[in-house]
Amino acid sequence: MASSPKARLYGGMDAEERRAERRLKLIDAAVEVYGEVGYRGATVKAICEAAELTERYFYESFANSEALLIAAYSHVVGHLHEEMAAAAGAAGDDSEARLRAALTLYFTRLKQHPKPARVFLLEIAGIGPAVDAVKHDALRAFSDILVPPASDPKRGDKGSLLSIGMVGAVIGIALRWVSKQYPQAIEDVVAVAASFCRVALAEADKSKLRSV
Amino acid sequence: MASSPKARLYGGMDAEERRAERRLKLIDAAVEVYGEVGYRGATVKAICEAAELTERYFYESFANSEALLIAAYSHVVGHLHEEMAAAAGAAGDDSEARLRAALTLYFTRLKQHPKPARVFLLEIAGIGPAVDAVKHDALRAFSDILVPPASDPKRGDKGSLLSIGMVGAVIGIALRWVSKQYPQAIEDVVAVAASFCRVALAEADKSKLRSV
DNA sequence: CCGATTTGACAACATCTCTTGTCAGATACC
DNA sequence: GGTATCTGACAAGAGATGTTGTCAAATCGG
Repeated sequence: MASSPKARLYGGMDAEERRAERRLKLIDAAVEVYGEVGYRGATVKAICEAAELTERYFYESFANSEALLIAAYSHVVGHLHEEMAAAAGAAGDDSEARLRAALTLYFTRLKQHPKPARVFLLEIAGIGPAVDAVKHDALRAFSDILVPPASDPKRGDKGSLLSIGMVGAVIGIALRWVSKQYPQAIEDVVAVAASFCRVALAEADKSKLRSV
Repeated sequence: MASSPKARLYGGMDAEERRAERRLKLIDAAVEVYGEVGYRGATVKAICEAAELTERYFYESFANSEALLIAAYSHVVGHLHEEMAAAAGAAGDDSEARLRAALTLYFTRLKQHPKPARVFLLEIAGIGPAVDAVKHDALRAFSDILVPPASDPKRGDKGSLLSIGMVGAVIGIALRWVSKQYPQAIEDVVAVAASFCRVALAEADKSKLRSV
């Protein structure tokens, strides 16, 4: 008894592999279509055509349009956050240097991929509770990369507002920069964004000092 | 020939007055319904029922759903901004005092009216170009109230990013505060928001100094 | 009090989308 | 090569919504 492939091979692929490939094609197509007509304007049919698949395979992988949106968002943003964390890690131990590295990578990617940027910055709001929850988690991850959370448990209420404000500022800047088609140089955008992050950073340092 | 009332009176009202009243009732109803099911979930029929009017009067005053959204948004936000500007004016000439006064009024109103708050903070994004334009103008007005723009024309690109970041921070904070049902005291929220506004304020002062 | 205007209820039409189902054709295993 | 499985194209049903139109009832002016 061989290990796993219980299913017939098609195109050299397991049934599971084919399923996964179709799923990925749908996600890529969704990002593309969202970027052109927006999430609201994206029909299942249009996404399937862009993916060169039929509706049947849509419902094979996703329960509904919202599920695909969540999958696409998680896919893109998850990857971005990994890169940001890596860039921050490579920048050493200095908070300021880590911050600038992560922000630079963030805005660089935003400029390289305008369509997903527009969608996942702008249109990800007000879809529904499930989407809001995913977005909420993503924002916290984003915040934790920019300014790693102090383990200080006391940093409860006001610290979280600081994180939220910081993320709001960065995303607001990003949103405008993207929709105005990148009028400023990346270094300038990073500098302005960093100046808002420093507000949260200063407070984090303060509470760290206090706890020593 | 009397001055104006060319039309028959109904309920003691001119035809124009009746029209205006219906329009206002629709706007109020829209805010209410949006607050319960969201803009996306709000049907024309539901809004008309809430307004105790029929669909005919909807199309009498608005070309489509989006037009009503824009009207409702402008109505609510315009009034809020007037109040904020008045509060800032009453607080004197000190930038910091004006800022705190405006922010305090802002968050106070947000707490008094949770439903419109949720809608117009969260759901106003990604509807369409027309809505985006209105939102854009509103955000600039908001920013100008918090930190009055220096007449310095040089404050072009980077200054606008600062304004955007500031507004993003404040709105991000507001959004979380509202959706978590106001966990922190208003003074605390104002303090955190103000700390972000100070970033933009400091930069504005800097450029003012430079230009003297 | 009568007639004209305004109103409110509701139906009807058109359109769109989601979702499931059918069926012929293509592909891989034996 | 035959057969079972997988695939792609497409249609059709169900359901919802926007939008316009009809018609009787209510209201006001003379």
